[in-house]
Amino acid sequence: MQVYRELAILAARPSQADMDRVLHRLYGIISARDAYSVGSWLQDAARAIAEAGGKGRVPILVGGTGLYFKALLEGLAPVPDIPPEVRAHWRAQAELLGTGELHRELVARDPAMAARVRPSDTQRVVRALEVIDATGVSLAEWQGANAPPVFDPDTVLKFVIAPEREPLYAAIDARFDRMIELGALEEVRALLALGLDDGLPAMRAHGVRELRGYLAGATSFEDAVAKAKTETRRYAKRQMTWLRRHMADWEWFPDTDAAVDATIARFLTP
RNA sequence: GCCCAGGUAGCUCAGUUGGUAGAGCAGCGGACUGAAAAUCCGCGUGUCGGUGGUUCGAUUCCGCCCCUGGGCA
Repeated sequence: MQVYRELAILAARPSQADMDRVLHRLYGIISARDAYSVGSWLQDAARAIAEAGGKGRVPILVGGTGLYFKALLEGLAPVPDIPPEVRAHWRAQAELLGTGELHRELVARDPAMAARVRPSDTQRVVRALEVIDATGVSLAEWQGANAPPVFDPDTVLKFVIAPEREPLYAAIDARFDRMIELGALEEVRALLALGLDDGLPAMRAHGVRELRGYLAGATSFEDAVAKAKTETRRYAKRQMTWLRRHMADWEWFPDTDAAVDATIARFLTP
């Protein structure tokens, strides 16, 4: 979400002051009109990492999206870009047919993927369909032949920052209040003025839908804020599930300060 | 002070003609390979306000007390 230009506040991008002090890359580089993806990010990140290395800099990758780190460290299936028409077609079919019918379509075209994707998981059913449709090869097969990671995973320090649940939720609530103070409502107004499709990723950033409801007079301000905070907490909970499963062997810290201290210590130690 | 209504899960409530209770939301656990701040799967977590009584058995019936809201004074 932090790549979308229009989402500075709601995506909690680094402040201008921070960006002035330290070189930041890939923040706010994409229009909310566009749909970014892990694949796009992997390319952009690989380039930024290579450039940093070329200048003798140490790149620090920060974020909360487990899948992106997984792609970076384990590689991604080399699926070619799917033509926009094909993607649009299957998304429209999903709306038209409903989840059950769409999955039956997948059973017919790609039984291997149909077997490992739940009929109710529309997003994955659509992805499987667009891949088999555009490439003629099952996504299962593509995923069996991962491209190598961008760099050797053993050369990086991997830190997880995972606060206790209670302070984490308190911080999330406080963070959203701060976003409001910074002008989140104006940001949503400006985003809505673009008249974008509701399905676009930027339109799904936490807080957008809720504040939009308030601006439209559908809910009270208090309800909108409470709902936005709840959505963010639920996301954090999902992140924790991912971290426990996929980043169990990383170094875990209860807060940012501890992680920063460890990072500094590591670079000062010969 | 009196009258009425109500105290059941974290919240809003349903329910039990007496056999220790269930919905929504919240919450918790899990899955995850190209829109991942997405998408999907699973799980009631409880001194039924307190205390006596009646009863084989009380959250349910009765008494008293406490609390909340409304009304009358």
